[in-house]
Formats: sequence, structure tokens, C-alpha cells
Amino acid sequence: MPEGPSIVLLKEELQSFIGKRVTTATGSSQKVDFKKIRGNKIVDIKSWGKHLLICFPDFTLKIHLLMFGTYRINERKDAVPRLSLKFSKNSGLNFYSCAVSTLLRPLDEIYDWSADVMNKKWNAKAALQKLKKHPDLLACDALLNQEIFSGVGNIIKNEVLFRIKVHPESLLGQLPEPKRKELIKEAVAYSYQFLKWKREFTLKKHWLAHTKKKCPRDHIPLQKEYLGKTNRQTFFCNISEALPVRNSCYTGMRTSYVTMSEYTFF
DNA sequence: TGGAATGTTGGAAC
DNA sequence: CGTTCCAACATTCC
Repeated sequence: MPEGPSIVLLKEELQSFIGKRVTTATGSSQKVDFKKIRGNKIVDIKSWGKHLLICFPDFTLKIHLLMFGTYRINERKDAVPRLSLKFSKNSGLNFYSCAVSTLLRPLDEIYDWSADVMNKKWNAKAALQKLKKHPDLLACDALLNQEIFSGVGNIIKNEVLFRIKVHPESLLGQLPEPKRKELIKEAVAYSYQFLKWKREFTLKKHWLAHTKKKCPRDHIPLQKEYLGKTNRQTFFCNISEALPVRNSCYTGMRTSYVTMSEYTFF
């Protein structure tokens, strides 16, 4: 369910709850003091990457849907909610299979809004500086790093790398500056594209690489490997065996790895 | 139908 | 004490 754009959609759906007062707060979450929530009025609904933030005057509820989290607005489903908020007039919010916690400090002290690719405070220059600080980071890991690209998940990672034709195991330090900028630009652009397609219920249809067996560009088999620190499914186009080695500039540890037609290994 | 997956965390191990 | 690794969690889909 949730990469950053899906949480932006959720945030939008919840805007009408701003100003509503909680009449009952319950749930199976072990990390929340439900008594403390009751009686409070929602003053804002925000998000930071994959975090949904329900703001009350003196604290904030942070909801992370993880992989399988779901929610219902003014309905419930046949499961025990982690967090259930009821308001007057039969309105309520139910969150399932998610991680809920309470934030007590001001959000500006906790969150770097400029790291959220879908926040209006997103700062591409700051992202570039962060990339430069991690020359040994793989491109696939950089995209999943929430301190650099908050909101980017595995789907966006695969689609961005496919679009800019960068091999997922390229080292940031080996990427030419324009390519680093392209990575940043595309991470944002694709996130908004994701949001648009998600709204239209056509996201899956538009996947070029993620879960795909064939490269849509030249119809050769796509590679599927578990790459990076997090060992996540990574789909990329690799026909290195059919091509001469072209990445002579690369002198790192994986010298045996060669350039491919559609992707470049930096 | 078992295995895998849009993700993170917390504790063990070193 | 820092880091790295891995199990755990939870639900839906193929």
C-alpha cells in the first residue's frame, strides 16, 4: 500500500477531519496512551514521506502503514484496528496493521521537511549535498534512504533507476554530477507521476520495470536481483554479456561488472 | 497454496 | 560503544 504518494493521498482524504474532536480513542497498539487522545481536537494532518501525522495541540500521532497497513474512513473492516478514532456524528478513522507512536516534541525539531520528495519544502540542492556525503552508497540504497529521499519506496526506486538508465549498484561517488542531478530530479518527478496514476487507479499498468519480466524498451529479459543493504527486489535491464566492456572509468571493487546497453554502471 | 512483498524496528552479535 | 545483521511483524496476492 504505502510509498510516499499513497500517504499524500491519505493525508488529502483526512483534511476534513481537521478541527474534529476525538470522542473515543481505542485500538490494539501497545505504544499509545489512548486516554490521552480522547477529548483532543485535531489541529492538522501532515505527512513526512511514509509517515502520516495527526496533530493535536500538545502531541502528534505518527502512523506508519509499513508494508501491509490499511485504513478505513467512516467505516471499519473485519479486523481489530491498531488505532481507532471516533468523532461525533458517526465519523471515525480506523488504522490496521500499522505502527503507531506518539511524538511529543515539535515536528520541526523531528523532521527535515526538505528531505520529503513530495513536500513543498523539498530541497534538491540539499539532496545533492547529501549524495556527495555518501560516495560509497549504492544508487539503489540511496533512493531508499529516507533521510535523503523520504517517501521513496521500492517501486519508485526501480522505476527511477530504469528511467534514468543507471545500474542499481552504481556508486554515488562514481556517478557524474549531471547523473546525480538526474537521479534527484527523477525521484521527485516519478513520485508525482506515481501520485497521478494512483489517483486514476492505473499505477500498476504504468510500471516499466517493477515486477516486469521483460524490458519494455527492447524486450529482452529484465534482471531481478536482491540488491543493496536492504536486499530488496531490484528489476533492471542488463544485457552486459552481449556487449563490450565500456566502463573503463570504473576502478572500484567490482571491476568485473560491465556496462550494459540500457543502463550504465558508474 | 506457500511464498513473497509497496517497510521498519529493535535486539543480538561482533 | 558503533555497526551490521536478521528475525519479527502483518495482510494480500498470485
